[in-house]
Amino acid sequence: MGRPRWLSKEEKRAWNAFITAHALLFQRLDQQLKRDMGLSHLQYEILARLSDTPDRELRMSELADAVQNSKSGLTYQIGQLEQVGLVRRRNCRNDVRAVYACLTDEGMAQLERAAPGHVAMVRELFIDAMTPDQLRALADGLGEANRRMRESAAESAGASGLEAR
Amino acid sequence: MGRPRWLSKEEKRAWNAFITAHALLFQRLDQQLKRDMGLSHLQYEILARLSDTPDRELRMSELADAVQNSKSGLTYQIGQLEQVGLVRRRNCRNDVRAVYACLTDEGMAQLERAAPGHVAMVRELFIDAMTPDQLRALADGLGEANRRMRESAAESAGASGLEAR
DNA sequence: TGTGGATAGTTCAAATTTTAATTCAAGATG
DNA sequence: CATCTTGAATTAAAATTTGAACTATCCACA
Repeated sequence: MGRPRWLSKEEKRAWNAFITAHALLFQRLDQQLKRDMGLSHLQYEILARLSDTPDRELRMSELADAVQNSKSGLTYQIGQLEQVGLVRRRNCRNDVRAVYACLTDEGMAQLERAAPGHVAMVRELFIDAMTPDQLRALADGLGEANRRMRESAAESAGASGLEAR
Repeated sequence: MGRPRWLSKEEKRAWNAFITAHALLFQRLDQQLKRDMGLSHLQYEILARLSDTPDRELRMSELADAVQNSKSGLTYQIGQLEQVGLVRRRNCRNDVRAVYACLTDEGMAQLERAAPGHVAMVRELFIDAMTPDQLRALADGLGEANRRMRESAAESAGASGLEAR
């Protein structure tokens, strides 16, 4: 491992833009979802993931994985969503340990009310600010970064037997 | 306002890559900083911003702004950093209300120890996964998005007299 | 079989973040 | 000057997130 190279001007510009964009974007998106729908972005994501599924349900672990959240964090959020009737828990018949989180009709309805405004805002703030070329380059570049991170995570998990998150 | 347009496949791909990249990246970066240096990424950012300044100090508000954090959140974090001696508070002579957060020598030293590993990881996970073209496109595109968001935030603040955050 | 090691999910306490007041002082208004 | 509004920072309370136990299966295989 050689002497660490600092970031060049251009590299720093990209990294900064990335961090700032995320902060600014989620400041707005979170706030809008909360104000209009009483949902945090995480809750929205949970509902959205569930709705994308054939039976509108997922196991806790899968869901935690899908929304990139810790298991205990998900337990908490599902608890919240259950209290307000947007999600319901169901036990699995084959595996007593497993629990499914299921989107209720009410939850689906709420998601459908929330989605248009949310999507409009994503479009306005993110999509429309970039050219199609830039959008593609971003998807390709970050996609590759994601692939690498997933791969190296899988490796080290396999090597050490550790299971973080 | 017309019927809301859903995201196209390509748009969704970009948006997804963006969200996922941030989550994956910060999972790693946070963990590495915490493990190796006992710092959260926010704390690292605070130290870094302070170090970038001529006198290694900034007013609480400016700093909060710079690291995109709420004022009360910053109060908390500066409290933590102060306890471990990386930062020190100082009152302003002109304005009794104002407080400066100052990087201590110890803080600077800690930052200098932390930076190489952090930068190396940013490079490995983010920079090196993309081509220079992709990096430039990302910086340009997200830069434009940021410009717009800042502008529209400034507008609505001016118009309504509101001061969020 | 029955044991040891993964898995699934929850629980609890501690750390952090958020949100809504609160405290003081500066600046403007009249 | 008296008052009113704004600005800077903190405090207090509530909500959320983290991380380490803990409980209870499931599974492979000796």
